[in-house]
Amino acid sequence: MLKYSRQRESIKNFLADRYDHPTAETVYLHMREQFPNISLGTVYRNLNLLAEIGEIQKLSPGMGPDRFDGNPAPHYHFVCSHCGSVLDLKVSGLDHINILASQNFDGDIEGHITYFYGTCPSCKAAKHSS
Amino acid sequence: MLKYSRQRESIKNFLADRYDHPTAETVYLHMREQFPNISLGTVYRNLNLLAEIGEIQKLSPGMGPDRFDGNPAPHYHFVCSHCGSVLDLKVSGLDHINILASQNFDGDIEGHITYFYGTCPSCKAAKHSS
DNA sequence: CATAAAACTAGTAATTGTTACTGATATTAT
DNA sequence: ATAATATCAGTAACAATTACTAGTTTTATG
Repeated sequence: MLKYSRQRESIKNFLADRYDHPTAETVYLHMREQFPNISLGTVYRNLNLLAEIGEIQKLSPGMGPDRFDGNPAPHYHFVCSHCGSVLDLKVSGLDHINILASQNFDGDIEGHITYFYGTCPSCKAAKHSS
Repeated sequence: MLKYSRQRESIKNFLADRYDHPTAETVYLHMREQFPNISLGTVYRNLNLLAEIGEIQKLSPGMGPDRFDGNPAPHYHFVCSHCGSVLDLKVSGLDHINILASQNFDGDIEGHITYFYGTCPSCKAAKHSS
């Protein structure tokens, strides 16, 4: 059974206010302002738990550590190859690709995860001015 | 400058014959049959090097360790949520999603990585017979 | 309200996956 | 041949994450 905990509540609220998809370490550092004695293990445990029950999302962009998204609704992510930042992307009309992938495949496809890569707006600007 | 090495050659050949996207650990274990003294570090170094020069592909499916694909040509992958196995997928007509994602985005999108998730044929069969 | 069961915590140790360092060996240009 | 250097095996270090333990909160129930 799932019991209430301030730490978990606070982690969830923290993520709900952020749109930069912080790492567990970043969450930990910020949680310590409110809970000076909070443990990194507690942060990891609750992040994974919240992800399992679908209240947040866990991202594995392939480069660097996992990141967490306070928005549980399905959407896409962009990963900057230069600075590593992760941004939300509004892409619609991609649901059909599951069906597309199901052709010629004998198993069941239940979903997909897509990361887009490239240069983020900020790195693009920095590039031009150099 | 890139010099020849039997170890690297052998790792590349090993991957070319496999279609199960083995982990570095698996590659290491098999390499030891041919090179009993090969080091895990050597395996990692060459896998990363081969991936950098585009002769193999490195996969980060999000669950478990990284995997490696001897086929450098772009294609898609399926990850079984039950057994964790990674399979090649033949999906065509997905190039346009980069353009789709570029709408409403100020940066440059240069590519994407998509992993499809679900139940693999083997797990699907096992499920029905239980 | 009291209390007991169970989920939760902080703190720490252990594990896993990967990379870096070392001195020795293999490969290649001359 | 030989000199330069990429690679090697072996091992240590590292980063990210998970597991363990004893004690603390939370909540269901009397």
